[in-house]
Amino acid sequence: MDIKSAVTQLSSIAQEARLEIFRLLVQAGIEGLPAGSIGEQLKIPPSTLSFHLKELSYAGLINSRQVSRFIYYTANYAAMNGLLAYLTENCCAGVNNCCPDVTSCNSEKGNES
Amino acid sequence: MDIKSAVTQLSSIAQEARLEIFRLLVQAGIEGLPAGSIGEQLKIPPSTLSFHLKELSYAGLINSRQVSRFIYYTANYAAMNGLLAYLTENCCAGVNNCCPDVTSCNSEKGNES
DNA sequence: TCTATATTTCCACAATTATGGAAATAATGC
DNA sequence: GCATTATTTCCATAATTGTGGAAATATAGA
Repeated sequence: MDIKSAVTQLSSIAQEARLEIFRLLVQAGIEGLPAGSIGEQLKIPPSTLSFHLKELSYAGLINSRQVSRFIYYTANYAAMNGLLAYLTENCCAGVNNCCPDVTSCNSEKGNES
Repeated sequence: MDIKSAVTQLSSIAQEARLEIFRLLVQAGIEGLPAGSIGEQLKIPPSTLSFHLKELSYAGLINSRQVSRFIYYTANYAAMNGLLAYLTENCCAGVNNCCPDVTSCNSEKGNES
């Protein structure tokens, strides 16, 4: 990953509404949530929501698929992993107390396809 | 960490000049670098640099100390660790392939005071 | 005190980002 | 085709962020 991609991805979650959307999608798992459901839960009007979803999609942190009239959005775990890896490698390089605690990971709950 | 702090910290590194500054300071280690040296290496004019350093300081990702006429800036490793931990816990929770590879950490090079 | 150097503050301006109503587009069932 | 529902696009406007010259501030040494 280059620095411009990192900045694009960071920018996409450096906004409260979008970080909330992303968190919600992570919690929702691989099935994801339709746009309307996200907007309803987070109280975000349709056009504003669409704007934020586009930002996250452009950055590659979420994906979407159409199911009937609904468009389901899902967190792109691999992209988030890549961003965290970039920050860990490039911004913590060799500094042993500048790395995240990953004990909450690798549980039995992993559910990416 | 709450979501607002996370957004503030993410915003502070979601900008190319600032991410470069932060990376440079991480590489510089605990001694850090004086503002002038950062500006010289990254070709950033003084007032612009000062603006960006203030943003990073406000977010808590860097610290500063005065040494004679120089102000040395240092990366706040603990803060970066906290941010990565937040993202790992809140945005990857329980998803085992959504976690960073930390094998580059915990080397013998750890040098925080 | 005068001068040199380091950094910040002030300020104006430019650029980008965020918001949400209204209209448009798209998909489904009758 | 028409009505219904889901989502996006368009648009105007507001708010925030980024830039850098010039002046101000701060520190140090002669």
